[in-house]
Amino acid sequence: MGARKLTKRGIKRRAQIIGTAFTLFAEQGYHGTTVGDICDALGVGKGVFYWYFESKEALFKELLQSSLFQLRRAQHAAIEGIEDPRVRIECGIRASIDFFRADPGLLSLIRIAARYEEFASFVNRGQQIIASDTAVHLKEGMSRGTIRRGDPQLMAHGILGALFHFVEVYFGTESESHNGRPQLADEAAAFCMQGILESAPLPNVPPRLS
Amino acid sequence: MGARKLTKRGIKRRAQIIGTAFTLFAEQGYHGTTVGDICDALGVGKGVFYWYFESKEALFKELLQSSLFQLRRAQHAAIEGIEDPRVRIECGIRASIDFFRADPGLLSLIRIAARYEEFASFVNRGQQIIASDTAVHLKEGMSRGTIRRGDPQLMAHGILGALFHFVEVYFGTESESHNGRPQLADEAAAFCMQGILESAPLPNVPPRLS
Amino acid sequence: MGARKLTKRGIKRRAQIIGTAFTLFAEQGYHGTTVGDICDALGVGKGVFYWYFESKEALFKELLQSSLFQLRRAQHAAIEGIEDPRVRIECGIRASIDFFRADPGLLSLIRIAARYEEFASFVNRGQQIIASDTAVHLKEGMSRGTIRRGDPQLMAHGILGALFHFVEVYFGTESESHNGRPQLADEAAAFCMQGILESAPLPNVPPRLS
Amino acid sequence: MGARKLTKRGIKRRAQIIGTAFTLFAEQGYHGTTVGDICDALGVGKGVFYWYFESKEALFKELLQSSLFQLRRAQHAAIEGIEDPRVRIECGIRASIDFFRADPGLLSLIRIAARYEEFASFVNRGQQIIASDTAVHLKEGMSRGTIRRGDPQLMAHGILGALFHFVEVYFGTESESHNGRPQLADEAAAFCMQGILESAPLPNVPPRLS
DNA sequence: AATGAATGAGTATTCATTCAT
DNA sequence: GATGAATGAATACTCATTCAT
Repeated sequence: MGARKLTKRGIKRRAQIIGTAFTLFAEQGYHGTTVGDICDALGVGKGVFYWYFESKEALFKELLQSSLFQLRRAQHAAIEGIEDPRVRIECGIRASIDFFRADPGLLSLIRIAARYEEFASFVNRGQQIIASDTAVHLKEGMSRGTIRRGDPQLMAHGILGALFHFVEVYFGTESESHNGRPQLADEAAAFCMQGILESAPLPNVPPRLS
Repeated sequence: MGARKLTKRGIKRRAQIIGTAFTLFAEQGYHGTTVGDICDALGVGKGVFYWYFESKEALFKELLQSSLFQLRRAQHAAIEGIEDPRVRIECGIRASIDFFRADPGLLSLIRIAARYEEFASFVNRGQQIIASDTAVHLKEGMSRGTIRRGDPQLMAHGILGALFHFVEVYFGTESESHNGRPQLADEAAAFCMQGILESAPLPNVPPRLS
Repeated sequence: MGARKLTKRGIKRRAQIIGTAFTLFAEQGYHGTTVGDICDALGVGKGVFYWYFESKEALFKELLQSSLFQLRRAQHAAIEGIEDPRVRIECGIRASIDFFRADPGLLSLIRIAARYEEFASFVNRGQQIIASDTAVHLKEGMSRGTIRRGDPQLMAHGILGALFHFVEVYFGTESESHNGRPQLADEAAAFCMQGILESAPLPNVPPRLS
Repeated sequence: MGARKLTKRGIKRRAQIIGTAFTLFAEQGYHGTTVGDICDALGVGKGVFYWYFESKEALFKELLQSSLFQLRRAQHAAIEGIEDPRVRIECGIRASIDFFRADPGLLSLIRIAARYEEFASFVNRGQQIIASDTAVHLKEGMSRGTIRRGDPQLMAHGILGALFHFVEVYFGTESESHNGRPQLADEAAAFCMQGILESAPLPNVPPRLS
């Protein structure tokens, strides 16, 4: 089934399924969307689904992978040709926020994926990759002395975590208006950038007793 | 069912169920853990479960609520009597990390809860509360001029997001060793604190074309 | 368990259970009322119920039997000393309607009993007895020539059926007001009495072809 | 699920399920018949049931509705073209008795439906409709002076009640022989018809003291 | 390619009844 | 007499997947 040869019509069908499934998953979640729902929405029999996809899980993974890939591509496009690693990172952050603002369904998908044990490791892997992308810039900044020294992967995860959380809280279904926070990108950038830049020392923290 | 009178034996049983359920939920997820699993693990009939809890969902919510409550309590305890709001925040961060390091099951539970539509709003509410706690200190720091001006709630969510993500990536079930990152607290604190402190300006970012 | 000796307190308890159960059964039906409901309503443990009654079914049968017995007693009382069998029958009809009007719970109980396979034969037996009571008067009327000749038991069932149906339709929970049909007794009596009295011939009915 | 397209095979299956369910419900009652029973009797998996019916309750309602509809149709067919309203009524009565004699399962079904709160209102509505059918003829007879004046709906319920009770007592599962009462129709007709015809006055009834 | 039909394991919940204390 | 705890069989319904046509 992996390498079925599809006719033109078949290619169209496959794309239809992907499109419908994307919408339904984003709206109703993974377990909330049944294979039957997808087929009903398309007005086709259930057999069709299994003609094009091995399983519901496989379809979802494909969707997820392509979403993460698109995100990564948007980030790459945004930083192309920029010299200063700090600026590269900030542009990546802003591009990510724009990405999710443009299609909140993509966020939904990732969030939903993270919700289920079956996909958690998948999402994790994706996040590691994106973090590694960022870590490269961090390392460069560190060696230039413009970014505070530290574990680059860890710092990258800090950025990622803050970023996703911002987006989730302010673009998620729970929140009132998806467009209401145009300055979100500025605030997120400021928060994350300060977190990694070379900077003044913190006040002393009393030692914990544990 | 609201206010059953429990004997000593009953109280013990209830606690047993809570303990067993906690472990199983943390290991196998919510849907992955059946009421039957819990009862089997205790060697009791299924009716017992429903003697003490209204439903599986009710039990899970109780577990979740108490976990969030414990987290908040740990944070409060850690910052009691500290004068400088910046220090209060940092101590809160460190206390949170210690909290999850001490019992990774608690993180599991919260993560799992966030995974399901049924509990998402519950977790969201909890996060808003914790963010609001932090926002208080941020506001104070802003008025003292030691913390950069900005939307306190938003900044608080930045901290929360980074924090949870750190913990998730480094203490989560996916990761190799739960104790392997003792310096995580330092790095997390550094990242988050810099993100909010008053500081030098960023380099100019070229305007996006969109 | 059949012949437990009860203390005064025990007798009171037993009566309490009967009273509460009567109300609950009448309101919520047989399967709709659990042993737990009854005990909760009394604020006692479930063990109590089984101290006084062998089973839920046994209690219900006891309730039912006593209701049917009361109905029969009311009928007997109403016709005592009346000479004309036609008048005896009519008085019985009126007394029955008054009986159910006075405590619609009794009707509920009988209706509910008839609803369940477990009690249907029980109710049937009760109805046969009541029908037989009536049949005696019918026979007497027939031999006096004041009541139309026919199968007395069958005619008695006609009366019974019409009577119960009237009461059910007009006093049942579905109906608007329990007191709204004071003339129901007159109409029911008229209908049933005419059905049995000696009378003019019917018009010819064309023979069915079947 | 509303409007599944069924193939020939599907139509056959659906009919099989209806037939089997009808028999089982009539024999074992509603709660006494499980979805599993029905599927087992057909040798199919449980999913099949839910492919054709939304729920057990929905199937039962369908069965019930169609039974009541058939009864009404039989009554209409029996009285078509008859001039005298009295004769129309009597023919309706005889047709009803024949109807239930022919398939006692239909009576079972209605009785069973009346047994459960879920369906009681359904059955009640059906009875009101049938009573209204009859009331039309009664009114006509009253205006012609051939039927005694009175509340037509109430009189119609009298007929209905007597009729159902006759049938129940003599065709019900409890009774010995279903064919043993061929003259039942005559007696029932006589009883009901006399109950409504214009006729001689009743003897005086002594006033009740209450 | 496509369809409708079939599968059947899987699960939360209820409740009459029993029992140890 | 009374209590709270425990039992466990029983049941409707879901849904990913397979299959005959």
